[in-house]
Amino acid sequence: MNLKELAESLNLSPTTVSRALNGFPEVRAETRARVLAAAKAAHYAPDSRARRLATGRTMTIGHVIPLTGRAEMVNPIFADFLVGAGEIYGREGYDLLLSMVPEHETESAFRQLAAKGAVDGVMVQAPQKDDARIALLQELRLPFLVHGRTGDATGYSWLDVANVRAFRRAADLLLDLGHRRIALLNGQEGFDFALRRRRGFEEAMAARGVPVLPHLLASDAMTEGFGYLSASAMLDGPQPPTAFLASSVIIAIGIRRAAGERGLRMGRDVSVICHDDVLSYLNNDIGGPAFTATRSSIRAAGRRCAEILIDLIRNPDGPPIQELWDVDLTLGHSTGPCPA
Amino acid sequence: MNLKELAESLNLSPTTVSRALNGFPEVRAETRARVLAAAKAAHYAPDSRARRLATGRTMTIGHVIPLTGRAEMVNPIFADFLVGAGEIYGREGYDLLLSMVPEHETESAFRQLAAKGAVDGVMVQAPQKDDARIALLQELRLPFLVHGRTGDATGYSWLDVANVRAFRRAADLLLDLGHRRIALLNGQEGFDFALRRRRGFEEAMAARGVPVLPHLLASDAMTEGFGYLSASAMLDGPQPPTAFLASSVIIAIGIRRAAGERGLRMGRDVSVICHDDVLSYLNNDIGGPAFTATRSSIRAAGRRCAEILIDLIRNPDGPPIQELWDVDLTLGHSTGPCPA
DNA sequence: GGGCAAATCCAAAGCGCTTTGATTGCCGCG
DNA sequence: CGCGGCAATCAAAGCGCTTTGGATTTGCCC
Repeated sequence: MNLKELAESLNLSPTTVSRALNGFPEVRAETRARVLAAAKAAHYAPDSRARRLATGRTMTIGHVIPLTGRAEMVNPIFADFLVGAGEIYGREGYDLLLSMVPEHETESAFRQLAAKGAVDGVMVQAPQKDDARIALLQELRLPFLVHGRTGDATGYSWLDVANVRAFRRAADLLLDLGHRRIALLNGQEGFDFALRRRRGFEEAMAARGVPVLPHLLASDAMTEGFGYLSASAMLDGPQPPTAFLASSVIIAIGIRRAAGERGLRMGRDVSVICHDDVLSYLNNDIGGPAFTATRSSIRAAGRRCAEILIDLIRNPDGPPIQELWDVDLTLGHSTGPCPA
Repeated sequence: MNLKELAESLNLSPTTVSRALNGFPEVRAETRARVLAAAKAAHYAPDSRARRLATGRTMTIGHVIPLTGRAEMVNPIFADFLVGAGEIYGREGYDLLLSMVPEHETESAFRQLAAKGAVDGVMVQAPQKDDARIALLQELRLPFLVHGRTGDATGYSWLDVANVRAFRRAADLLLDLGHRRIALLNGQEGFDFALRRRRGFEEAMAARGVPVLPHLLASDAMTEGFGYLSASAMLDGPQPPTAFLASSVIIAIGIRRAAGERGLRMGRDVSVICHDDVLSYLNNDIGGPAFTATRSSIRAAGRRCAEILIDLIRNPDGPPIQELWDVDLTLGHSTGPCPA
């Protein structure tokens, strides 16, 4: 069933039927009702291919996920973000086009999307230091929103959480509890968010004149295995940490495993604070907040990012939209005073 | 830059340029080379909207993710699956259209996709008992592949892992180790895979004449919190289990937390076997296989599912393709003989 | 009852590509 | 020299929708 057939069955022109369906005012209410009823009965939906060609719009938003050799890194984060964004897209009538490309092909992937006219806008996640995607997208004149930020953070739209402040507060708490040998298990420091978290940590330590010990710094893809291996090595080495600051709940779970194997109780023998993205399947609140955590829902961020991006698409000549979210610090069972 | 302009700049007709770009034989090699060079230089890519309308194909595959009230459940699984499938889609020139819809709107979502001509085929995940989607998609004549299976599993294409056998073997191992009070922490039993896993467990128990204890059965979304709460309650209750069988590593992590809090060592005081989807960020092999596990990579499944679905799209009149994957059982540190 | 504006509806022209069905040029052969 | 046949190219017709620019009808006022 296409528009023409539907129109014929109603003894109307395609023009009128189209206008009726799309809510234009110059069609009689009674006619519109007839059209809508017939369309519904026939399960009619305008062919998206034709509509896109005619309007120039695609009602589609692209997410380009770079697959690194160890693609893994993105996973735990991007899924929840995607769900959040997807909720809004669906509500607003947008489709989500997901593109997984080898990392070195991201540039050409964006170029293709733009040249093919496949999307109305794109979401950029996990920006790196001086991320090349931003300049590229500006050149391509494709509306985009960055989740996170980088460089001087001006001239484009972004939404970010206050990573520096969050990690400074977390470190402060550990210092207040008397900890001095504090380990940082960070995400890959090629990413802007990880750099900022490290900065927050270092600022807090410097403010108290507590040295940052190089052997207690680690940075890698945020997996459980990374948390386990790093924590194990540190706990077994000389000058073991009495506290950990971790960039993800997943890392913290690895730390918990390492501690558990060594008979160390969390919150008593060793303290842990992590950043909690409020991943739905790792709810930190069940059984009381297991980890003391800086907390900011990645899913909520996905929702808000989608809203902003859609605004940018609808209003392409507006000024950049920038939002900085503060981060909660929740006390859990994983922190306690530094053991003597 | 569009096809017409490109053709003019080359003093060729759009027809010839189109054929040159699309690899048709009736164009001189030299001409083709000229065309390709010019297209590359101009970053030309055919407008996907126009191409879709002209060809009728969309080169897009749809994944419809139902958002349950507690949407969470899908997350940990679907992300890795998506990455696997996405790799293949990209390689084969397909786009991935992701639709998150409230659960009760899945039917209309599929209808829309079909009516709008938005996709060439769809992937169906996590089928439920007598899943309505299968009949619907057959009615809509939309090529589809089911990851998992349901009903009599005939008449449509699917790829599944041998869930019954996997859980029977896992339970057998626990029984061989002398365990009798074995708990099953399963996924939601509305899903076919969970039903099969339960069946495997029950078959193994029945074969040895060991009773399945109702208070040691639990079933819910596969979150860490579910594992923690169920395990905690069971361990604190009368007739506590000496072993757990869990449907997911994530559940097992919750069990580990519960055991750890009670001073129980895994593999000594309490045994755990889980199903490991080989989630990239929860690699079970790091630091030696932490959990004894039935193992089957969900990402590899995603890859293979994508390949099969693309086959189905290219060859719509072929017979159904069905693949049953066997599951490895890996010994880890989490199992040991039943304590006296 | 004529005239004008508003209310409805419609014919036809794109959107940028693919594809069908010529057309042109060139060669070899009788 | 003319014609069949092949290689290479092209003109034009869609694909199914939206949208521009009328055309027609209706309603109202004087």
